[in-house]
Amino acid sequence: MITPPEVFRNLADETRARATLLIASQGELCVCELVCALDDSQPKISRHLAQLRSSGLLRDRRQGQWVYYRLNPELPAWVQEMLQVILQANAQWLADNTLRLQNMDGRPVRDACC
Amino acid sequence: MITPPEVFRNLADETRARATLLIASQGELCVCELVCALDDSQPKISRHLAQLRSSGLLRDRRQGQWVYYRLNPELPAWVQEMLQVILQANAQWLADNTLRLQNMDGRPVRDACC
DNA sequence: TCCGTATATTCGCTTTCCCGTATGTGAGGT
DNA sequence: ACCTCACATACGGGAAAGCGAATATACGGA
Repeated sequence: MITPPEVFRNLADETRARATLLIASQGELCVCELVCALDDSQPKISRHLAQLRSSGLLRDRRQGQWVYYRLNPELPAWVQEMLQVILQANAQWLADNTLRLQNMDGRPVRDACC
Repeated sequence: MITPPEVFRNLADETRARATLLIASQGELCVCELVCALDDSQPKISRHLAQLRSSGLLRDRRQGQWVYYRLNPELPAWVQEMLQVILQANAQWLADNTLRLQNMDGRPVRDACC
C-alpha cells in the first residue's frame, strides 16, 4: 500500500510531476516523446521515469526499440482521482509540454498492447 | 499561483503530510495539539508548520499563548479537492494521530476566530 | 516584575536529492 | 557482423532538505 508522502515525493520534482501528468492525460508515452515534450535530456528523463516505475507509479512496456510508460493500473483509486483533479485544474501549466508533444514529428506509431 | 510540484514538495515530508491532513480534517489545530498527535518534538513540528505557512498552504492565528493553524482559505480549489480525496481514502493511515489527538488531555479551548 | 508555558528560530551536521557526463545494453536494419 | 537508434545506468559532485540541541521570543498570571 503506497502512502501519501511516498506519492508526493515522487511528484515533488518538476520533471516527474510534468511527466506523470502528461502520461495521465495521454494514456501512454514513450521516452523520446517525453524527452521532446519536456525539452530535457534523455538520461535525466530516463532516470526520473525509472524512479516513478520503481516506486510503483508507472509501468513500462517495450515495443520494438521504444519503451512506453503508462500509469500503473493497480494504483489505489485515490491516486488516480487525485491526478485527474490536478490535471483538470492545471491544463494551462502543462500547455507548453502538450503543445511540444503535439508538434513533435516522427512520433513512433504504437501497436495495440496485447 | 501555486504550482503542482510546489504543493507536492510541501506534502512530501511525512510530518508535513500528516500535519496538513490532520488540520484539513479538524479545521484548526494549535501547535501543541499537533505535537501530541504526531508524537514528535516541538521544534520539529514548528519548523515544518513554518514551512507550510510560508509556502501558502497554511495560515496561522494567535490566540493567547496558542497559535492555531488552518488551511489557507485562498488555496486554489484543486488543492482543497485533492486534500479531501486523500483524506477520505487515508483515514486509516492517519488513525494513530487522530486517536492521540482525541485522547489528549488539557487541549486548549478555542474561542471563535473574529 | 518574575515565572512558566507555548511557540519560533538558529546552528552545525548528516543525509538525501538532482544533475551532467560518460558509458552500457538491446533491438532493428543492412 | 556491424551500425544506428532508443533507452538505461554508473559515477562523481554540488545543492538542498531534515534533524537534534540549544536558544530566543511572546504571552499570561502571580
